[in-house]
Amino acid sequence: MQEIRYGGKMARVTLQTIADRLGVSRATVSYAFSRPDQLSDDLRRRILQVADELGYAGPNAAARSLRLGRAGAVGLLFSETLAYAFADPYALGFFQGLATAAEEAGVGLLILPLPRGGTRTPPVLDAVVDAFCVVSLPDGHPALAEVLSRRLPVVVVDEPYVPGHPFLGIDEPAAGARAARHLIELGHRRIGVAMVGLHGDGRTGWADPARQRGAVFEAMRGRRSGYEAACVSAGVDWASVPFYELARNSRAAGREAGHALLGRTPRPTAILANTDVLALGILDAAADLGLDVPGDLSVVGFSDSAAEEAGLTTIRQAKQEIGAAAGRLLLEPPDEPERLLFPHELIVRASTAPPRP
Amino acid sequence: MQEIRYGGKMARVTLQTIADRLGVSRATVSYAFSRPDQLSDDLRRRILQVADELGYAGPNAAARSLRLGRAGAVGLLFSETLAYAFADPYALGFFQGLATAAEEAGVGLLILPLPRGGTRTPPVLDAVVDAFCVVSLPDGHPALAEVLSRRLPVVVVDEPYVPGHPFLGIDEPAAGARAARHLIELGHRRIGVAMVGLHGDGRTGWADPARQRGAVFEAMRGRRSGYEAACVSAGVDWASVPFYELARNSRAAGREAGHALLGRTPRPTAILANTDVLALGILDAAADLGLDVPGDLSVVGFSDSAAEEAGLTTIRQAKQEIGAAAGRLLLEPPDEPERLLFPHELIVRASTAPPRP
DNA sequence: CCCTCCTTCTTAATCCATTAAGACCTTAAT
DNA sequence: ATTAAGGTCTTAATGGATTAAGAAGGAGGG
Repeated sequence: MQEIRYGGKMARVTLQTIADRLGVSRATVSYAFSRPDQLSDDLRRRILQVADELGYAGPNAAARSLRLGRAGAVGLLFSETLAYAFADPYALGFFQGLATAAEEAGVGLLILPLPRGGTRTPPVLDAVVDAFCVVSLPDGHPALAEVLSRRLPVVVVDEPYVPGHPFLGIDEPAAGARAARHLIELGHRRIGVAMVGLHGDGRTGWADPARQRGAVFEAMRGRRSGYEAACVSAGVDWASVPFYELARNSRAAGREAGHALLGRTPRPTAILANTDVLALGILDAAADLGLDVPGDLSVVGFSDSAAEEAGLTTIRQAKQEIGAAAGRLLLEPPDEPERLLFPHELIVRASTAPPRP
Repeated sequence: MQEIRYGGKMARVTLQTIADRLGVSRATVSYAFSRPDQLSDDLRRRILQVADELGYAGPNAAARSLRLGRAGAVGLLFSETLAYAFADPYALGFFQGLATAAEEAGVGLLILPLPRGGTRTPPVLDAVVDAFCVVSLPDGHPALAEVLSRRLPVVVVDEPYVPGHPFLGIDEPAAGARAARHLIELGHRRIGVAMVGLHGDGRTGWADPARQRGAVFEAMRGRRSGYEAACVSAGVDWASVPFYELARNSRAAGREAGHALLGRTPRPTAILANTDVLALGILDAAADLGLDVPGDLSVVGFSDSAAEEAGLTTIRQAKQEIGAAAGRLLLEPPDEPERLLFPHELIVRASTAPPRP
């Protein structure tokens, strides 16, 4: 807690300073701020006036938090940089839900930077919060261990599932399968896949099944296994399904994946993308190549976060509701931690159709 | 700070608990966590092991913050609900910049709910932070007084200007005038104005000059006065300029304003909107009416936050840089508070042209 | 053997506030 | 006059940790 000094040096003003000035006890001064009814109006007025004269900054927040055992804030830990998070429609939807819940409860939302080598202090260990919300952390991320070591209520969203703590997300394998089955049912058999967020190593390019299954992000692993299961049960050989992995979730990345996938022979008649943003990039690539969507190519996105205007078929998940539910669980931790799977829904729009005969 | 109880009751574990268990002093245990070099390896190992066995949650964050006089977080106060902020492109750009600066410094960003009647605890007074960033608060908002009472470093962005504290924003009157002058220079004289964020009273509809000047948001007041100054100096009678005020910054609101303004006789040949989102709505309204933009109608937005794809002429302001600069000032408060006005720039796109003869 | 220097740990002050319970005084009722 | 009841303020315990300075013990040098 830094202090502003006006001109010369100035000892910090505390309740005691004021008490000494007036010859009353510290408790009395405290009551003047927190329990007006415990004091005579006259004394209270004098106390507040002296406080003002001395430049008292009000009861110290850290001291109150220590004494009261309450922080009035919940911590949020997100896998990506915030610059990224604030640009990702899915994350924003979730934040909206969470922030609204926090707002209604009158508690703050402390957005924490991921612990990094260079930082002077470990943000998670020093966070003055009543609970943590962990969103989309890869398997084995050290920040998760730090969070758990604090022994505060923890809610995990999307990944990774931590036994003993509430979990919120969707049934990823089922949702992935739903997306893939949609293409299968339309008659597609030459399907390509573009996925972002499998590994944290920044690789972009073709990924074989072994690498696919080794993804460190649990939710994406599940989503992919849903893709695979639906394909396999339709008789598609998964090993032959071209699978392009991206490091960044951007339209440009999607376009790159689109060019890679559409450059294959035989050309896929449909592409599964694990985010809407990626799917939009794939539509760009299709446009580059003069392909008609959905005539020559069907595309399915994920999340329904940026899909509507583009007429993209996608899986809708209740971002805001998940955020709001996370907020509620943080504020009133349940006795029995539950694994809550929210509904998802296939939204069919104009980007998918049967393949041309 | 809530505590998780596994099964039965369990006294809270503190440094002292561990110290007692091992027959060492509390200080020793503290060193085991914060200064490994002060202890023999053997004792340190034993301490950490006992800590683990007892389920110690690590040094209490509030207590550390109190003792160290450092919170490791900066508070952010924003005029709108967060659900709104997370949907507003301008706010998001600013957040990105701020969050990135915070992230690089390894400090948290505590997003505070605005104090409301119903809340149990005053969020601003209880916020454990080292500094506050206040963004776009209306004149006389009580939260600002609370922030100032904390006597921590404060940085204000956009509004309101608080003497003695750093201020970041743009030269609003100049930027407003630049936008209006663009239309004037193209030859427009029948200009309409649509503005959001003047008052906090939720009113939508025509606003006369008195109400315009009574706006409680300083930045918007300045922007508007720039509009007026440019018009007046071109000989346009401001009292006759139709001025439509909106309560919400949304595309739908813009459309409403567009219909209101374009329904006037004589119809304006150009409209100034004080946000891009509003401007997009006005384009919608023009499309509804079958008007050609920019043939029948020119539209100028503001902020360059959602303008590019739509080909909207707008004033660009460096959202992210302002956010990043705010972050730096929060982390290293300057001796002399400065009023920093960032550059703005007119970006001419396809939504403006000379009026038809 | 004595002195010095380390290493390792302890002492004790400090950070700032909250609040139950008790003390004291005044007023009102019986 | 006596007692009860309020009103107003104080006492003292409490929340959990950090760190400068001091003490005790062992190792090395002369």
